Amino acid sequence: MTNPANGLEPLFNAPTRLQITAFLSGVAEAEFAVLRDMAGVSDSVLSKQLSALSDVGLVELRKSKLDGRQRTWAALTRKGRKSFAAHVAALQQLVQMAARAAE
Amino acid sequence: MTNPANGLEPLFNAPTRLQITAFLSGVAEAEFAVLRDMAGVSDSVLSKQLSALSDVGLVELRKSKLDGRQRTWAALTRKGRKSFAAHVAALQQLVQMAARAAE
DNA sequence: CTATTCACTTTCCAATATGGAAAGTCATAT
DNA sequence: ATATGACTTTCCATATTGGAAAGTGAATAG
Repeated sequence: MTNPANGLEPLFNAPTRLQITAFLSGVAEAEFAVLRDMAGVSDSVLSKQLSALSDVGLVELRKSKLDGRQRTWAALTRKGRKSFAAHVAALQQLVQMAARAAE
Repeated sequence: MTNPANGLEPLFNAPTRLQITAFLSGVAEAEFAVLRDMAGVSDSVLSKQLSALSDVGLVELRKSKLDGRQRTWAALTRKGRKSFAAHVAALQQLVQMAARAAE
């Protein structure tokens, strides 16, 4: 009921969120500004995408102070890591199914 | 000018077209009905997606007769195979970048 | 030889999605 | 008291995706 039977997580199809997630999967957590710059989007867009991921429990947002100013840090939750791994596996299956048939 | 700098082919982001393309990458060509059923979409949707891929030269459509009735066959062009390979490579890069950073 | 049927194509319409700009929030810093 | 910084929300405009329905052209059926 969650995924479209092919194992792909809908939220990970959009390139921006895929990039964000892939990046997060490689680190413990990342700063808002770092994510925004690596994804090449505006503040508002990143904010909305992170909220979307957070709303479904794939990402956890933590607010903390750095240099007296409030900063936001994002991290994949355990669920987020699992979901991303499943997504990647599904992608690989698609590709490998193809590669196998091509022999 | 073609791709969004990350190597991903925009047309391959949508799951439906990714599935169609992955499938086609594994075979010489496929029948319209086979693709429609494997992708789980309606005639109109498959027709439009194939046209979209064909419009930019990623897929070639061939009309031929089988049992007296006209059938449509789809095949990836050389450009389509290259583009798909690049897309897959870009996906793997995203994931591997992540995996490497996670060590 | 007109009527159907088959195999798509196109057109018509929602429903979403995506993105930036602008305005809004809420702590500091001045 | 005002201005900043760091996001958040709201407002829009555009684009995508998908199905239903109507349309097309070739090939039977009657």
